[in-house]
Amino acid sequence: MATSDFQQLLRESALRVTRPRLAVLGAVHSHPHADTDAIIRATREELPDVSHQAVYDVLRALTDAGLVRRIQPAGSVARYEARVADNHHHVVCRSCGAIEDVDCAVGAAPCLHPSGRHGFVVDEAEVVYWGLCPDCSAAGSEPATTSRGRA
Amino acid sequence: MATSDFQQLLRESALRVTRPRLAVLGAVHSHPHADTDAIIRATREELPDVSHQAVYDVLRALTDAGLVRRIQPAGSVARYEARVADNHHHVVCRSCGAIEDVDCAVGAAPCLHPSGRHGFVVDEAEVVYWGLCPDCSAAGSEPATTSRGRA
DNA sequence: CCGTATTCTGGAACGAGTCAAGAATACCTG
DNA sequence: CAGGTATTCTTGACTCGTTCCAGAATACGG
Repeated sequence: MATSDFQQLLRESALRVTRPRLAVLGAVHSHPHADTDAIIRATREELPDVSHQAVYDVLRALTDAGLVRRIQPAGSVARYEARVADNHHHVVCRSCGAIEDVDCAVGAAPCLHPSGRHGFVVDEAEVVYWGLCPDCSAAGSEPATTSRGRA
Repeated sequence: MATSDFQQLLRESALRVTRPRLAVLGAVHSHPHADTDAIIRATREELPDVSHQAVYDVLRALTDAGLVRRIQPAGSVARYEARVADNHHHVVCRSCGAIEDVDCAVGAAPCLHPSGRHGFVVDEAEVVYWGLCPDCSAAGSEPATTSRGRA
């Protein structure tokens, strides 16, 4: 995706087009499921002097605008992805924290009938599959080198 | 549930029976979905001098033993509940953070066929429904008094 | 090109949770 | 029932992701 596309995305969401925003948007698009720190580093490859605060602000703005999605499996720091509004879910590795996309198992719309439960007005069903990624699974119960644990 | 029941639960899990553990177990049973701070306070009603560290340690031990379940919706601190091994899920209020139990929508076992995805060995499917609780829903978009937001 | 509202910089602050060392305690054994 | 030992609890410092703040820089409508 080109810079001009990102510019358009921003404008369509009534967001000002700034260099930090373009850089962060690019970073999120090229690093799916990256955590904030990784995004800061990726952003700085393009724009060496962005402050971490700017990245936090931008991620919040982009999330609020729906241009990126924030995901945060239990025990993990915040992560961001660019796939939005297509109702997919995630598998998370208990051992190394790796995340992969999983398309909705049951159908298009929210996978489970989410309405009228206990009087709650439900607008989204989020599914997280927990398990072991191929690497950690192959490594048996040996601690993975990338180990992060779950809690 | 009585103290003697908790004692037995601990012994069955090969955990030593200590006053802090009994107190924390009691607190979790009587305060479903409470966060750590609330559990510390509840525990101190029975055992005024427990350290927060002891509560953290105990909660970890109980979680590892499967006597309590740790839940942590995105943007929330860790919460604990005593209902375990019955495959239920949760509705979370985006406005005030309230959590309610929801029994599995599709059947007994993990709601969605969680196996062989991308080579991951999946052992659990966790579902979180996001929306507004009756109170916040009724209050329209006015900020709830208990407001916690989501991020 | 100017003015103004928004965004970014730099640095301090916050809070949930963890680490570490020593004191207390549960519980196995004889 | 006492002794020994491994586990657990206390105390207090500390980490790390994230947020708050005030002032400087900037985008962009007019």
